[in-house]
Amino acid sequence: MIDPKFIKENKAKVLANNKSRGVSIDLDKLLRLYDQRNEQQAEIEQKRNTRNKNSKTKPTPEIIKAMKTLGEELNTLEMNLRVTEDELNDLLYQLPNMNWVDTPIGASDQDNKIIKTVGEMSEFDFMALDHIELGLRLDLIDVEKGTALSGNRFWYLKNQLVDLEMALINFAWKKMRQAGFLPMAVPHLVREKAMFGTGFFPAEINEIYKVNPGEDDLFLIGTAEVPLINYHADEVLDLSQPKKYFALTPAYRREAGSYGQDTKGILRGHQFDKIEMVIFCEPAQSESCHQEILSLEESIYQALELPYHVVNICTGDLGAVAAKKYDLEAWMPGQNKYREITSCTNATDYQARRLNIRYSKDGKKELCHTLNGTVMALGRTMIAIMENYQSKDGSIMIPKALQKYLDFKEIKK
RNA sequence: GGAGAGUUGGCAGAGCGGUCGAAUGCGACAGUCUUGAAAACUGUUAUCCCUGCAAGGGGAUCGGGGGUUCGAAUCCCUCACUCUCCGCCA
Repeated sequence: MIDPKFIKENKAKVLANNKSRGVSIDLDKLLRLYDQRNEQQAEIEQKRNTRNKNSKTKPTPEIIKAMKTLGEELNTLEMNLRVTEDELNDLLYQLPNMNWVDTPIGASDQDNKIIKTVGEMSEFDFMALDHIELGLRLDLIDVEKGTALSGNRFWYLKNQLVDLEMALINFAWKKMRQAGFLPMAVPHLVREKAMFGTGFFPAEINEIYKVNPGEDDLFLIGTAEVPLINYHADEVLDLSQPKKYFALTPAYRREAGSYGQDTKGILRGHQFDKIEMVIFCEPAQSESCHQEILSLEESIYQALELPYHVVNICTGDLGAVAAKKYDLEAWMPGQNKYREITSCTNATDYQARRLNIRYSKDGKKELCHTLNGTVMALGRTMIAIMENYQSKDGSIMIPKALQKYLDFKEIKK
């Protein structure tokens, strides 16, 4: 959420910002509602003052009569105020975050900027297979059974691929502990409030599973970011050191807008395991924290010796929450493409304002900045390993960094 | 799933329709005393919003929301959470 006061003082900036993100929100209407809200508020407070003054002791019958009328007026005014506030909040919730200074301006993912490339695209002197074929031949993935059980975009992972997932988790876990992040195990079902607070609602409401509508009204998390960021909701933090957490959870996603995309294999599913990290910090530190997250992600994929590049995501592709976002995309020979494997976001104070997460400095309380990043998307990392580490005989080598977590060095028939 | 009891300031805990943003105790902070400290004494001690250069003024907040009333921490409804008992359960 953006501070309405900021919008009032920087209307042109906000307008340009919205345009860069392909969002059109009626700012004049928003500001009109904001002024109207403040006027209505002032009128109500004035009338309440009168009432409070007359209610200190038992009033005379005449005053009671006058106060009764005043009370009715107040009721009407309060109702009007509520309507104004609802309309105002509706618009405020839709407003995306302000761009960071070096966020590339652009309309779609075509305009994302590749800022770094590490490693060489794997080349094979044989016909390289994709993870689906490899998974089938080595009995590692069963999509058909998953589909039969739960519908499309569900699958079973089997055998050494599951061992590999565990190894990846152990490997990443150790990295995160060494980097000073605190491990958390978190709820996977959350209230609507948590989804709004982290900015997933209203923008991505169609992407989220709702559980027992009308009864429990809980939502399945699409990322551990939601419970991790909400952990400090309504708190005043001591941020002399940034607070850093990570958690392993499944990510549940409806993939409502992606019919027909990536329908084969395990590239895009309704459920995948992911390790996620978040940082709470002072505003002055969020840029360096963002770099820290990015270099952690890079160090992980460098240790796995997977070729990747780093992308600075452009305004049109950012989503509502991010001021700036980097993606890591790994080279996937089977797809003949670089595909997203991690993503890290500087949300500045956008989530902190919605969730009222503050820190105190020199006796003053200010909104903090929040950041989040993928430590490891397990499914896609496994695809990258399968496709990059395949051999001519159809087996898959295990990256050196993972070998100490496994009792095999290759997956073969 | 069934029955009951709660939720008040940093903490403990009064208040049960008007002068209550809230007694009292503890804690914290400042001062007096002391070579220093402790003790004792004195004073200060919630948050948010609006307005103002400031001093100040106004409003809201006693778990959240709604209602009754001229007036709500206090009465009613509702939601959330906590606790006790019974049942079920990895």
